[in-house]
Amino acid sequence: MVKTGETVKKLSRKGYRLTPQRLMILEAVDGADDHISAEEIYAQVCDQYPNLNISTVYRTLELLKELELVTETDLGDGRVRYHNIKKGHHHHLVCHRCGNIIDMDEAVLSPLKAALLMQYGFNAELRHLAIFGLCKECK
Amino acid sequence: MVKTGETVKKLSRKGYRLTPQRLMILEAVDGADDHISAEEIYAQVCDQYPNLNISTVYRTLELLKELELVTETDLGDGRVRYHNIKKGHHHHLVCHRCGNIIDMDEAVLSPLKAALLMQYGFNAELRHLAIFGLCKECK
DNA sequence: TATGCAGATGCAAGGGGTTGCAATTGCCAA
DNA sequence: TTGGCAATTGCAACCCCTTGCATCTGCATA
Ligand SMILES: [Zn+2]
Ligand SMILES: [Zn+2]
Ligand SMILES: [Zn+2]
Ligand SMILES: [Zn+2]
Repeated sequence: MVKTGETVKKLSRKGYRLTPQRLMILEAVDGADDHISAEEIYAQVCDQYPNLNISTVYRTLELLKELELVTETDLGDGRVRYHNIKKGHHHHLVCHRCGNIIDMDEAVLSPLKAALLMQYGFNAELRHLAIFGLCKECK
Repeated sequence: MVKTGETVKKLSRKGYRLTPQRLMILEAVDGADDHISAEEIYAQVCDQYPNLNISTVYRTLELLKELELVTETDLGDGRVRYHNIKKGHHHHLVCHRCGNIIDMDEAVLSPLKAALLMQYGFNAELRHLAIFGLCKECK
């Protein structure tokens, strides 16, 4: 799914380079079936390039967020998770009793976004959110 | 604002004690004008009781949350902040360009809460939230 | 009052993530 | 080709917070 040409363009437009490390990290995010953590990316890339440092992973993820190539979310388990932005915008409802995670369409938050803009002139970034509470079974 | 008698009752109902450390920590949260961080609580209480350990502060804050005596929120500056739950339910809109923080009434999120309950049977805990984005000036 | 026992604390180590710095890399212009 | 220079990296130290463990505290019961 990584289109190297486009990625290079997006990076170089801001004076950044597509280094081997960055490419491998992006591929790891891309190849993951689910949300992947920095530590998991690190372990995976280390298999082919053991020199990689974990701080490079974090810095790269920061960069990829900035370029809107990946999104992050914190599902409440003490680490942030990432996925390619092309996997579609969505949010999660996290039950903190049973741990169940319900996927939720982006549209559910549209009225809130509109209300915040209307009432406060605030342009909320409601991207890949996790909302905590109790699910149907645990209520 | 700390009512020792009531607090003791709330604690002992679950088999917990109101230790001097816990009382001092609660008083620090209570006496703060604004949202206060664990480190600030620690520094403040240490003035009168230098033996206090930072992990006791964190454990106590966890307990006070559980008993619904304090709420926490993460305003995006890399540390969690707390205040007494009696200061009223509210949320914050945080501009991540200029850093401006707009206070927001609880009611703004009521429609969302209702929608989540209706559509997903999910009972969301939307308590003392921070929503990030761009304020009117920075848009 | 003496004994038992769960709750609470201090301490040190650990986990996830960030940052300052010096060394390295790779583009670009001469 | 060769410097020059900014971007990038690895490394180590640090920050915020959590956790395992041994010690200590204080209520309850006999
Ligand atoms: Zn997701
Ligand atoms: Zn549940
Ligand atoms: Zn607040
Ligand atoms: Zn702003």
